[in-house]
Amino acid sequence: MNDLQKKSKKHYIIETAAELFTEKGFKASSIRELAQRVGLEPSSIYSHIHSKEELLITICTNCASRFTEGMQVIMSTPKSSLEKIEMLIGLHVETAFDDPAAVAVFSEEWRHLPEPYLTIFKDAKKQYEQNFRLIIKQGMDEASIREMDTNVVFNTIINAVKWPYFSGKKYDKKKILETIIQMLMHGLKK
Amino acid sequence: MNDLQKKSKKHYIIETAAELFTEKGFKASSIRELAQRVGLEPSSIYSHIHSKEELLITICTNCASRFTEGMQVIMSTPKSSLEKIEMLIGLHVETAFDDPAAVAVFSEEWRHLPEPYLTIFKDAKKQYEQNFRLIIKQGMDEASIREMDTNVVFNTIINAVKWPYFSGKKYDKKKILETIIQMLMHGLKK
DNA sequence: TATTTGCAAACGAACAATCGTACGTAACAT
DNA sequence: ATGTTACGTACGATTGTTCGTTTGCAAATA
Repeated sequence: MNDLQKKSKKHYIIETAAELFTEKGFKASSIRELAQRVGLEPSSIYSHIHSKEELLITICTNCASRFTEGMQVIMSTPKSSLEKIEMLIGLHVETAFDDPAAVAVFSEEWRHLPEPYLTIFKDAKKQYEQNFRLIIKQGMDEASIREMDTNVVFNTIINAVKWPYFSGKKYDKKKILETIIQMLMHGLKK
Repeated sequence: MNDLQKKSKKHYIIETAAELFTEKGFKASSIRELAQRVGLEPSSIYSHIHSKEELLITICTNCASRFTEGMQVIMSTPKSSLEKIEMLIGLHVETAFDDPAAVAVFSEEWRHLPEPYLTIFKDAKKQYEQNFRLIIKQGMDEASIREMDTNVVFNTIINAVKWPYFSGKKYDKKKILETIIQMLMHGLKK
């Protein structure tokens, strides 16, 4: 088995783990069931990974990087706050569509991360949220965004944008993105 | 110990369980830790409950009833679809504020319900969602709601309204409710 | 080409820890 | 005195993981 195949087998285990963790949650997912899904005996899994927690760390860290990097790009782009928020919504929707299982685990299971990864994760999350709120605040200062409680606006957006990962990808990404943006920008009322 | 106190002790155990399940998740919460939090030995818990799963069933069922009943009231009220949606948003925000731990468990841990409760829960959930979507659809037919994909609108609202339970109750319920409604009705754009 | 070497991958078995929970008994309240 | 509440102990099941060994395949040697 050459390097490429070796790499892709570990990757396959991680992918399968993400799906399993999504279905049952991290704590309710056993190495034995993971092994069964990838077609190995439980002990053989450990020829590829060091621990069950390593799987969670890998999944969460990869996903976190994606969001953090996306935020950096968006922050340093010379656009209006409103356009930046649209880009952020796009970042969330696209990430959720590309790898729904990973985003689901990242969103729901991060609390099971072992230290020091848990602390690192929480710090990154806090940083991300602060950046997000800053953009919202700037939009209000520019008077392009209605004056509302920043925190409520932030939480509403971040959760409104959170669902595509558990609704199956039976929908069209572009259409969903457009609708969510329309919804959040102009609201329900005609 | 009289009937009232007896009842309130079981209730206290359930409340504590809801908090514990919220913090760690159902699977990662042990009876031993629950016992410690309520000031009992592990085995003593079983003088009040039949099983760990019973706690989850109780929490989820109570919460589900509250939403189902709220939906019934709102559906049979002679108001516009837009007003009904505002009432639904109110139902979610108020429930989340009144008992954040229970709502958190209800929202995140229901998949660990044992059968037949799991099936019953999923059916009730589906029914609730269908009713919600119907109200949205009616609003579009009445032309008071912008024509958009019903499912996207539904998911956006239901998740936008889901967060107050994990943000601590450090905020003013009324103010949050008003802001969320403003946000969802009129959007970000000024 | 034929044979040996070496290493990663897979395995079966078992261990220690933790889990939910049952059981028999003691303390307590009415 | 009777029934409820609390307890200590322990059992059986499941968990993540380790260990020593075997298998399979590729590179090196003959």
